[in-house]
Amino acid sequence: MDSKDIFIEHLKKSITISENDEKLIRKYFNEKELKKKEFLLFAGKESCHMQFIARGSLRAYYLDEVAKEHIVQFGIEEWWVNDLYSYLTQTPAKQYIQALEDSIIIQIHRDKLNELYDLVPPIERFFRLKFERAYVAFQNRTINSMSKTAEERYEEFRTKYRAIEQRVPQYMIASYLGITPEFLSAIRKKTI
Amino acid sequence: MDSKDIFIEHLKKSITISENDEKLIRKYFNEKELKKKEFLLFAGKESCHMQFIARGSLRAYYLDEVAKEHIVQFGIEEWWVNDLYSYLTQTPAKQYIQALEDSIIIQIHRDKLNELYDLVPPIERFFRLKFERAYVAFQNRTINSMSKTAEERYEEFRTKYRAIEQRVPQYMIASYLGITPEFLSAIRKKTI
DNA sequence: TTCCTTTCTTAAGGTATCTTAATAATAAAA
DNA sequence: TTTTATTATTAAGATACCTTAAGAAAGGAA
Repeated sequence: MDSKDIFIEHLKKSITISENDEKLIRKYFNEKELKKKEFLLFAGKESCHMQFIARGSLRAYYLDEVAKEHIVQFGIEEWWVNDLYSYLTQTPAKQYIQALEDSIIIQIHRDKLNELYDLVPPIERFFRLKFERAYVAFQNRTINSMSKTAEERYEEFRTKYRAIEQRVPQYMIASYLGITPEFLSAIRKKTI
Repeated sequence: MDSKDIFIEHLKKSITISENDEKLIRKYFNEKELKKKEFLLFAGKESCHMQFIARGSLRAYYLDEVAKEHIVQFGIEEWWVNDLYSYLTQTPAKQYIQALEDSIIIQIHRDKLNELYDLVPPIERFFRLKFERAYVAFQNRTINSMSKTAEERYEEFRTKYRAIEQRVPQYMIASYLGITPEFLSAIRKKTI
């Protein structure tokens, strides 16, 4: 299955698309390849695209005042990654988005997407649903992590994101969990 | 201005609505009054409505394993409040939503809203935009609070939600900030 | 293989925040 | 006003997690 097929299948899990609409959608979205370690977005540049991961994996992170990395999101196949704040407000991004492996992205420019919302209403529905669910998922994750200890969060991460855990170095997982690599190391020693 | 007018004005900040659509919208959304301390939603019951606060203020909270309250969200005029997870997945709510003052809510049942999405596309657009923004705002809040100390978060809360700060007891603010009332008290002693 | 870079671990001392328990202050009810 | 319920403060000891610094292990390059 080629990358755009993967994308269309992904859409069809949430919405119904006519043949004509499908053609339009295929025309409006573009494919982009990334080599491992290559950047999809740099902090300081404006994010102008919505981006879907058809193959591979990426991470989104920002640098704090002392230039330490904080990973905001990992993304694998069928996830969307973006610095949404930058995309929505048309301001410079605060996040870097980088490929962890060779990856293929399906993307669309904001202007094109806005056109498409008018041309193909199911696409607007798709994003309405996507953001509803993303909001809820993120809220659940946050509530969860606030009342849980780092050790519990790590265990949860391991079961929920096994696919990611095995593909990225440990210090990135620590960053994602909001703890230091030293402390994660201590946790692992205790539990394994 | 009556409560539905407030609601329509709120919608018009994000979308354009024809006169006909406005009539339909007014018909589909209902008004509901709440006395102080009255509940809009109970944990255990399914959340079936989208809810907009036209007047007053509310809080959403859940109880943890040891029955301690955790405030997830405060809401004042022109905010939406809900246990979205319950609403979207049609499962029992985990959150209670309670009026902090006498309040007026504009609400719509999920089934009616789904009808309306088809009848009035601008409404679907409104919610697409609303969730985009809510997601980004929530993500910003989370990232922010992860890298900040409780004292900094409290200062931020005070400037950002002055209206709320003056209307709710201090232990609720502590709960919202994810700290104990004792610790908030210590922070206040230091800074005031 | 050897060397260099990246990643992981260990350990000691420090800080933010929590828990518990008691008391004080304020608001609501009688 | 007096009583009761709610909310806020204080203080002591505990815990989760951090910082720093050094060394060990693993992976890639030469």
